[in-house]
Amino acid sequence: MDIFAEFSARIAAAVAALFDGAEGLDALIDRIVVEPPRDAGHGELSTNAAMILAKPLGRNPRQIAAEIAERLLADPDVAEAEVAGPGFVNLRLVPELWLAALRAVGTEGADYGRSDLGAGQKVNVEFVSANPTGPMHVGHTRGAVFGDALAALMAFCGYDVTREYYINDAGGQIDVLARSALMRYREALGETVEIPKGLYPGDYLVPVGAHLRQVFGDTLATENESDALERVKPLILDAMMDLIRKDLGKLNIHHDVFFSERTLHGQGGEIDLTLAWLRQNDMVYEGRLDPPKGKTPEDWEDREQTLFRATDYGDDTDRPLVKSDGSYTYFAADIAYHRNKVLRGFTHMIDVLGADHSGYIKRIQAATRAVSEGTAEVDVRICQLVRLLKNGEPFKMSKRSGDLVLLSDVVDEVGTDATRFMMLFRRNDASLDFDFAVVKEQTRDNPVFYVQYAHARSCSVFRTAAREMAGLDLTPAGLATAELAALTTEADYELIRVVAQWPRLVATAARAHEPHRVAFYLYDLASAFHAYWTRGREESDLRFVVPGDERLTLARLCLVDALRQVLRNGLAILGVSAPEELS
RNA sequence: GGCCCCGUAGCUCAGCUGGACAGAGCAGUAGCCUUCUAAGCUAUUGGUCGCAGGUUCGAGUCCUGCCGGGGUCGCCA
Repeated sequence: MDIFAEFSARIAAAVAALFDGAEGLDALIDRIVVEPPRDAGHGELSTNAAMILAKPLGRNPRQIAAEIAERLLADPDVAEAEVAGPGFVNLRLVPELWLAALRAVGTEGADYGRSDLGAGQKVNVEFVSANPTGPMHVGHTRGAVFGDALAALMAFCGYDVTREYYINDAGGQIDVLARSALMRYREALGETVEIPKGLYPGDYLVPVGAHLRQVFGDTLATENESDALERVKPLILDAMMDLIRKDLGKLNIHHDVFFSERTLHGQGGEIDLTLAWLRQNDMVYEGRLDPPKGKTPEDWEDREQTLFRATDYGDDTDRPLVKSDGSYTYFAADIAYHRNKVLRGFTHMIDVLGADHSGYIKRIQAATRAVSEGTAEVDVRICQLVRLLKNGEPFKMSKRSGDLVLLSDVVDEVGTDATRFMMLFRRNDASLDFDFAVVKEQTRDNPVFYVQYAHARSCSVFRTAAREMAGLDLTPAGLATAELAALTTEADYELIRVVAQWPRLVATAARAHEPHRVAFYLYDLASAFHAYWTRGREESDLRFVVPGDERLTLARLCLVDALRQVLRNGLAILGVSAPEELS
């Protein structure tokens, strides 16, 4: 049950009835917002309907507001409706309605907050897509967590979500990887080797070398290099993807589809087909490109090349599809890849990329528009950099792989929950400080702990109730019999109202593709609960467990249970556990 | 030089697809443990929302131009 959605509909109906026949009324109604006011003095729900209507109707907003308020007052669920400020209508609802919302949390359980916002539409969330040249490092972590949480958020809101990983296994760095692995192979044969500069020195390739020896014996050593490379590549790529999947597994991230870029290449492959299609639709031409303004690359060579008409679809310049050596650019493959997604039926796509790819956004959006003939859109979410700190000082960890801090090092150090939550406790488009010291603290400074503690504490209340009031039936069936009317204090209602905002909040977060909103909401919810809890220390009538008053206790436990349920549902979206007690 | 992101309290950041006097944590100050986990809570100090214009009944939020920080700029992926 979503009180805000419910009243959004009732207000829309009231407005439609009052101003029936007004020009463009439906569009105006779409712009009406029903929200919880920032200031509690402004009621429990607030709407700007009158201000939206004032100008088009050519009328005084406060007058319109008065008419809307009057009509809403006729609704038996509305206790108060008053006009305020420039023309807001502020509502208070009858307590029964809030209690009904509270009751609904108990019955909806893990589904509380779920919606059909997405109406089952297919959404493809492409994230991580790290080059398969070694284990994942911290730079990949944020995008990985963000993409996974966003996918969960969309799924919760009724989208049919596919989590997808685009394996960049076709570029030159794969040759470098394969040559690096062959060095380890020779090492496994007993040779003493020194990894030349420019190859990957990481010792994660040592077991790959040993594996190659197992599979191929010493036959690769005598073969010419390019033949050997082609033979070993599939094995090496499998090994790298296993590494990556293992790293992702540490964060509880599992993709539905791993899409190999290699499969797009080759004669008659999808890139060829896509290019042919683009040509057929006059989206490609042979032409020259101006060098970037103000900064001409030293090796700039003015040449005629194959260009995609990206400017026709919102990009700043047309984009090359073929390199000077005749092979396809990365972008050409990516067009084919996004066309592939369109052909698979995705009209909504989300690409999660690192900060260094922000210049790529317009290009990929242009390509998607072109290739889908305007029927599909891609939203590109950029994750900014993560700065690793310890006690506020820049921090470098022991490194097993070049200069990079590994994802697995971070997770081993602070745990999956802390890693995930911290990565989400920040807008994705702003850079993020990740302080190892703070994340391991069990204090209010650490939001991960703070929210998990609220959940543990809510469970603790139930343990206490079971101990002190053995006669109470604390099962869901027992809680369902509670007389919620026993809840009468403002403190109770403050908590109920926060819990009741969850469906609206989660829908808003999904629409905006912003999972961090869930994290911040959970922090606020935890804060409201901790505040209530502590008040009970001083005011015994504000305790959750009130020995001698079973009626009140059971009602309060419903409230705690609802709050606990929202914490669970929210944490589940973030992929963070909800422990019953803290060690 | 072009494009993208950021600029909100001393510090770290929210601000719900423009709304009512701009919020939280930390730091500072003053308090709260015989009582459901004080691993917490309460009160309080503190802001020209980078600057200047514009659109609007209404701008931290949208537009334009500057200033400052970061990223990126055919043949890397």
